[in-house]
Amino acid sequence: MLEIRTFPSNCFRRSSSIACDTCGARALSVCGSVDDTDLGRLDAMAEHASFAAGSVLIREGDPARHVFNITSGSVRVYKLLADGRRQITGFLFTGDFLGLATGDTYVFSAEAVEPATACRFRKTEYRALIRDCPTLEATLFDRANHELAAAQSQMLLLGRKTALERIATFLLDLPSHDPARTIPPGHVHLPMTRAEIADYLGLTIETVSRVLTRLKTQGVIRLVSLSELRVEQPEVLRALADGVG
Amino acid sequence: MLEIRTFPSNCFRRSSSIACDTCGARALSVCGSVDDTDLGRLDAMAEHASFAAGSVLIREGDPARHVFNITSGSVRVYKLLADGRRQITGFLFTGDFLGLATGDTYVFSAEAVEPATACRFRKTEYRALIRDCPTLEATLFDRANHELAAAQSQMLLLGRKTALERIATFLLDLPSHDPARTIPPGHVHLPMTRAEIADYLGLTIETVSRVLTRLKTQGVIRLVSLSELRVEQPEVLRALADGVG
DNA sequence: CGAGCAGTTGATTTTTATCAAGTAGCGTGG
DNA sequence: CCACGCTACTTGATAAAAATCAACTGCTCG
Repeated sequence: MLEIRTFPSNCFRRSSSIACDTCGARALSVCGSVDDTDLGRLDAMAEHASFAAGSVLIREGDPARHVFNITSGSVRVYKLLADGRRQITGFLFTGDFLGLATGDTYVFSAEAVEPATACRFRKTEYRALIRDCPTLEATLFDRANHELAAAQSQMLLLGRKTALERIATFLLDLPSHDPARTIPPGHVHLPMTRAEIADYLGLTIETVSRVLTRLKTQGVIRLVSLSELRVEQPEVLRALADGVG
Repeated sequence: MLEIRTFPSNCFRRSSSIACDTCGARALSVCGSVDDTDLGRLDAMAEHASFAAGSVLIREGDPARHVFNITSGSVRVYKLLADGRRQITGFLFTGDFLGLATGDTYVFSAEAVEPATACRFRKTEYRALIRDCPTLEATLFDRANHELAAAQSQMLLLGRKTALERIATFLLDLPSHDPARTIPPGHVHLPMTRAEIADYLGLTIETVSRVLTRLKTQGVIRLVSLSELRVEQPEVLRALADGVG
């Protein structure tokens, strides 16, 4: 049983999905044009797992035996220092792959932000399929390069932007992670806590809170609830994000 | 004429190279086991260019028409903010590829740090070859994932490490970028200026200078010259880098 | 109803940036 | 060969940004 979800052609997160015969959940969600037969083969060798909010998919330092494909929910990827300082390096959503990096052990951790489901493959099997299926490899390669570009932008943010510029950038980037584009423009949903935002932007929760308050006071944004906000002056926010403020 | 350079098997930068018939310079330098025939085909469609120190290979915002392969020297990749703040996202060396990210325009700039040579391909031709040569694509994909892991480590550094921890990490990581491993252990060569180190680590030149002085005073390192230093206490430096200091 | 957690706000400290003088190395030209 | 000037680097004083410490608010869920 095949389900193809179609998004606007300019949308990177366009994906083909197939539903799992055993559990019923969507089993695979791959960006780009991947052959249905290949998707099926990949799906056949996958384990399908559900993760409660906060549960661990990958622990840094563990033997890297599996590759994951997120089929629903969202996942945070992060690294820790010995004393507990955390840097969240990214959030993953439906369709994203996890654990592709080569090496014996994982070099990052990953946890479900909200309840999530994922397919899990043995790395050896995954490698065999990758070799047989050039389309899939091309798609994944393409995506890795996208992620690399995103990582560079994040390095610019972490290394050179002020707290205000970081928050502004974050608020503008967030909606683009919404896979279904269901949220009306100008409306931003914050599925993560202040602590997660802080650990993603290299700030403290207090600074995040203060900057949001400042933006609210200046009328640039309006806080509908703790996790919902509306951008009232997008052009001002854009200027702030680019350091032109 | 084929030249294979062999490095220890645990070395990621192991590469196959072929020399250019016309200019004599090494034309292609690719990590991993890539078929010689494929290398030859790739080389045949390349332009071979030399770059003086400081000259621009890629300017952010320009149409992304080419892919580069560095064949000698070193290159800095960076992003700028409107007011001139710069974040260097990485240094590239012999064998590294540049400009693989999809999209109409380059999303970063690249300049030669020291005199460098590179092969340049039209993206369209490059894409065609990539499709024909699975080994090359696998190699590039593998490397992209390595870079992604490196980018995550750099995000941890930029977002959560102190100035001292950043410098310590930098000094420990630098030798691994030496493709030929010619430098004796404990000896670190700094081919870049303090300004470049600062822009790579998200600091100012003054802070870089002060931290180096501090490490020198404490006897952890010894400055042989401005661009040469010796690590006297590697285990102390490692502890500092990991935030265990 | 109240405990507990997430978030906000305020006071203070710390870190690093900024501003401002130097000093050292190095290539050029007298 | 040495003086000059340039640039990179270092060092010091001060300022700014964000972290830390601390108190308080408000919400959610037993």
